[in-house]
Amino acid sequence: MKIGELAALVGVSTRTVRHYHHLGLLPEPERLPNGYREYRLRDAVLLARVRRLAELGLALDEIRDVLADDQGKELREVLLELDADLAGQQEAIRLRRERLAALLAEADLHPDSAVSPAMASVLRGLPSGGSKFADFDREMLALVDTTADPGEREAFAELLRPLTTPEALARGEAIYARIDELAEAAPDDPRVAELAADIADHLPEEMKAMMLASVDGHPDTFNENGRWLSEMSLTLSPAQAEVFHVLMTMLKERS
Amino acid sequence: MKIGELAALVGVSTRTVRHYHHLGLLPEPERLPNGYREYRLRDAVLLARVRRLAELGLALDEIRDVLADDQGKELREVLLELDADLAGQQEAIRLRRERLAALLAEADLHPDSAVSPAMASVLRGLPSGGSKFADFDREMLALVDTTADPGEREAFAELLRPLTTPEALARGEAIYARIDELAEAAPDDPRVAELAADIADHLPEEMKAMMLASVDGHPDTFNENGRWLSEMSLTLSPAQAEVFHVLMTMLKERS
DNA sequence: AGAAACGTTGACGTTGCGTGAAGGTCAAGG
DNA sequence: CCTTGACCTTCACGCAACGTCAACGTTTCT
Repeated sequence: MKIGELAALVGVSTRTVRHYHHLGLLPEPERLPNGYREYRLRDAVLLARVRRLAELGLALDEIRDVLADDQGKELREVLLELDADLAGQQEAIRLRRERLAALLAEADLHPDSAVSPAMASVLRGLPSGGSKFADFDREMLALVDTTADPGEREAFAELLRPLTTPEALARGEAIYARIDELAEAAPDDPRVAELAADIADHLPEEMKAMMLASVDGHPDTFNENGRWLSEMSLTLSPAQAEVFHVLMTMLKERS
Repeated sequence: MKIGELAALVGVSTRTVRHYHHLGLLPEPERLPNGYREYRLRDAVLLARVRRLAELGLALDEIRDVLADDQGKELREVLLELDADLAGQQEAIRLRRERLAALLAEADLHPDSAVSPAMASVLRGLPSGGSKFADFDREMLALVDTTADPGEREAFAELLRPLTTPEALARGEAIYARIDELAEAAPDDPRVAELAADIADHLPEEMKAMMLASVDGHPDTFNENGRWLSEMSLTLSPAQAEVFHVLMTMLKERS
């Protein structure tokens, strides 16, 4: 029979059959005088076997290996491996659907915000407007919120909650102002260490612990000198970045 | 920050970042005098949002559409659609694993055969050797066995079981011999109709029903004239193919 | 100063075919 | 005889989401 007939018989396209020839999955049959491929029933059986394996999800070159190894042990190995792979995929899809459901629920409650509702509520209680550094800080928090797992996000926002009390807000505004003042200062300005110490004194304990943990957990976000990545973002001046360097060093020493 | 820093911060490759620029998922930032891209924290936030959607399985151009539509209704639609798609995938994988398990169990019992155990057992009881047509018939049965669903295969083999009794075997050998004799005959040879009638008389009822059903169910395997695909396979002579044409016509008339 | 490690753009490789393009072959019908 | 339409042939691009050179300039460390 000709290629179209073979293809219709097994239920694939002629392109697929030729593709399998090209990959060596199916032997090239004899040719008729006009150059057409001339298939026998054996070829249909072979092609059907290839299709069965392919529909199970085996890659075509795996199928070639299996068929070349002339049925026996190799097939079992590959099938078991494939099954494990599929099990993994099932898990991955389950996880994705879970996250998707969470994201959908969240979108229902809060359809127009880029951050989680919890973080949005915290941001409303933090200083804003006027201070350049306040804007920077809000962006940082938004970034962490966006990259965190859905489960982590709420806990993280709650950690920041103490900073939203009226007194903390006032202190926060003062500190932001002092950071802004350092925009043009040199890294060894005496106000740097002073400010770092004041911040360290007023941070809730849980936040200090979290900041230290994040340094250990994600070394990528800090360079070798322990300098905060914000230094890289060109948003902060060297003196401002130095405040955080000193602050982190203090926290490490006290812990 | 520079592209490598941004990439490390969000946890992707620099190639990915540039790819997103190319697709318009992430705006191109300002350039430094040396041509390097200069990123701000906003870009990290944006990139992280893109990644979250991508990890959920959204296609990149869908993400672009969603982000362009400036969060609102569109997002929900796409997410719901995606969820439905994932549910479908879960089902598909579950099915594949089921078939795989069946195939593995089968391979355990019968590790070196190309056909199912049931069909192998039937083939052992059918005529073989000597007759060209016997070989052809065995190949046809193997083909059907290979292409059928695992559930169908056993039932199909059982349908053939009556042909494996010693008496049926003897009749079968005689019939094969008479078909072989027609190799050089003309399609209107009187032996054709005679042989078809004999076959029709001796076939079990269930097999006749099945043959008729397969004609209805898979019209592709027959051409417009109702001629058996074997005519196409070049294995049979015109007279031999005619036997089956007449046989099928008889079966249709009697039903 | 030279090497290592970045950055730039450009382009090909991957998977499993779909889908032409450009042309040859074959059976049927006017 | 010529056309039409349905086959066949090989060649080769297209898809998704990047990975991976290539060829070259820049920055940074030693």
